[in-house]
Amino acid sequence: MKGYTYRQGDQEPSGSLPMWEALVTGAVGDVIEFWGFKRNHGRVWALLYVRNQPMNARELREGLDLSKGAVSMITQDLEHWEVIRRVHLPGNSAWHFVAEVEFMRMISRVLQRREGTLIARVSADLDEALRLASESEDLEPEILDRIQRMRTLATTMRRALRLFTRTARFDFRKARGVL
Amino acid sequence: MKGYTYRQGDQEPSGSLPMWEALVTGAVGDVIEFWGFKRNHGRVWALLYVRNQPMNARELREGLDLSKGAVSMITQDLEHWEVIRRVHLPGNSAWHFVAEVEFMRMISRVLQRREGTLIARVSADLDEALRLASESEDLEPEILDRIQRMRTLATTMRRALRLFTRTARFDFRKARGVL
DNA sequence: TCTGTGGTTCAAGAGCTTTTGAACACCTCG
DNA sequence: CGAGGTGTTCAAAAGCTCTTGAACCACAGA
Repeated sequence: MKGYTYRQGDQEPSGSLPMWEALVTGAVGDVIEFWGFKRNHGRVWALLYVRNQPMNARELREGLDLSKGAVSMITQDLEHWEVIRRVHLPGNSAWHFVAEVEFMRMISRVLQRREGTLIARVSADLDEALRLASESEDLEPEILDRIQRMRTLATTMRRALRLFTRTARFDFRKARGVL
Repeated sequence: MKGYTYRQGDQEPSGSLPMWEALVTGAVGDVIEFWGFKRNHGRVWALLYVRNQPMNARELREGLDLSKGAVSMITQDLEHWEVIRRVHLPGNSAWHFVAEVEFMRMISRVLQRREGTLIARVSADLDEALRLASESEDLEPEILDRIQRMRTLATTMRRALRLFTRTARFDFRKARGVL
């Protein structure tokens, strides 16, 4: 009935995908996992992106060897991050998903939120430490310097991380234009 | 995906440290955990750094509430990454540790090694996928484009990440000079 | 030599995160 | 209405990473 029901004999790719799709989804899964997301977030997005046509939950489940529940939760996450969209195909009651092309949005968006709350807390703690330490007696001034040095490290991180996400997004957009 | 647990205001200091040292070590632990290291790597380095004097394994263990084995393994890691040094105090048989001030070295060094092997593998997989896909028939050219686009994403990541570590290191050095 | 201290290793266990799958809630069509 | 298909939820299971602590080695001092 549907395409892609075949299997390459000896190689055992994930689910029922042809080898090259398995390689693509696996590669993107590895990258996205490196950035602190779930591997399957990357795999689902990558399959939708490389297929370049709407897929429903069953197709995702069979292609990537996921459970019903996993597909539901992962697509919800991706939709929430706005890297996939849910569409309705005419004459078909099931939801279908399509990939947004702005992939770096997912990384930079979530990275910046995480980074924001982390740095706020770290800065507050270090300020408090500085306050408490300066009240205690017999303290080398060098030690206060060191706490302050770590304090600036936090803001440096924020700045550098922002630079990184901006650069990455810019480069991805540029790549799209070139290809 | 990693969870970033919000600490309650409670702030029970770890081990036997004064509050301000507990705050400092905890803060650095959080930052370092964000970067994919163990929280205790950051805590141990931070305590050595903020004390600004050699400490032996027992002091680290008591201060940070760690086991004998944990201190041994963590100090080995930190030594290997060259962010702490092992010294011998005269008239004392036990090893003592001191913190190197080049903290960003730890982050950038390990980050670059991890990133390097990851990107090499991802690039190879995507190249292979491209090769296999171009052999199959009835394939939209758009799909080959998309694989190539992901391929450039990998090299973009490498470049951006390198930029990030360089910037962060530079800024930390600058901060040291200022303070 | 024996004893105590310091340090390392690693199997077992603890603690977290992710995945599973059964139960349930909607639909739509006959 | 009931049957069949789709989608969601969440407690339980699986899977991973980190930590523990007992066993072990090495060495110094008595």
